[in-house]
Amino acid sequence: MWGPYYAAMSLRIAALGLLSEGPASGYDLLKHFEESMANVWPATQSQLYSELNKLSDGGLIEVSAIGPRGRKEYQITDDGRAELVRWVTSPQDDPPFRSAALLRVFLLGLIPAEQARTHLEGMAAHSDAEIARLSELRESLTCGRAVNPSDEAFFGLAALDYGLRLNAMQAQWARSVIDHLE
Amino acid sequence: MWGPYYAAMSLRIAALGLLSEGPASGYDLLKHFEESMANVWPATQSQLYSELNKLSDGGLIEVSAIGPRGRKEYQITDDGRAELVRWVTSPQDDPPFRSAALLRVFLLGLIPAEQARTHLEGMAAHSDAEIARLSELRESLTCGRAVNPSDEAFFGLAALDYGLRLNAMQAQWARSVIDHLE
DNA sequence: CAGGCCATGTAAGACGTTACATGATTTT
DNA sequence: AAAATCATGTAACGTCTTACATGGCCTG
Repeated sequence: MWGPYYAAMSLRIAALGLLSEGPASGYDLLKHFEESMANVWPATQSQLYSELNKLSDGGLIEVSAIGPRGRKEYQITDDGRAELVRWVTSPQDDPPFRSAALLRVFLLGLIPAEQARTHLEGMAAHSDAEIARLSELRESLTCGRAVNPSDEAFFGLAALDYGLRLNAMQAQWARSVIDHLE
Repeated sequence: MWGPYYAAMSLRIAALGLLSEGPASGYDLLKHFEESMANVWPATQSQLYSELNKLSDGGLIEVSAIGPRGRKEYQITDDGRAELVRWVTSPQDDPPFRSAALLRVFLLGLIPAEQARTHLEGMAAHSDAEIARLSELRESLTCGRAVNPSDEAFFGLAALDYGLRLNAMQAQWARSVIDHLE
């Protein structure tokens, strides 16, 4: 259906995933994006709108209502849900891991040691700030409640916890590299 | 020089970074890539060759020798080194963090709980395998030696250690999500 | 002289970023 | 009536993947 290219199609999937929770317009999705999936798969306004048109052309979503100001409300189709499940169960064709931050670490020998040290301190500080931001987000999402696996937000929070652990790891790592620098 | 677009340019940088260690051909770089930067910024043969031509056109590298079979050996220029340093000290315009694996976690509620559990076990197992692979790579790079900050390989090994910690974190995280699943 | 490795390249198309463009509706 | 917000779209361009193409050199 999508041709032989690009099994990944992650923004397509992110949009389908949000629509699987209920109908919404492109504008709605943009806002929902920011407080959820943008942390793991950011997208621009431009890209989202054109993706919605492609999804609609492909029959994975359809316009369910037209509102004021040309607002188009989309809903996911059965084909769309099938595609979502197919993607979720196909981790083997994810795009490869890439990290500009780690590439930079590789090249840190090119600048004076003191500057490299400052950069690593910046990485640690950035991670600390991310931990604060994500903790706040977590708090605002759970409101202190405990969350069960049956809860709709369960896996979103699991992803959030991944982010917390990732940043904790990164801060520790950066500080350990700094220690070895002396 | 590169126009207003795409401050990131990471493959360009990876190639420049390898060439900063000494002259090499595209073919050489491809092989060196696999055992070093491909872990943090993979690239295909096709992309690397065209990037070398662009770098050459831009004056950041130059052909230093022509060998048999049309082999072109490149070396980095002063402009190239300046660009490398500029990029290394500009972390602010890195491309944003993206993870298809985490996007999938977000959507794990779409499949039966037992299947989700199996997927998380697969993630943990994958991390264990990565740890084994990276440990082996580390061993083959250090040959048991201790590494000083003055060593050329120091930051490459720091990046490798990041990978080890990342996968350890991921395995722990996956198993903790599994625990909460019951 | 055949097979394997060395060595580079082109082309099509999907994905992502940036900038710009356009107009309707609601709020103050 | 002006300003803010809602709402969608186009165009140019850089990046990445996939597939295909081409030929020289070396070894058995």
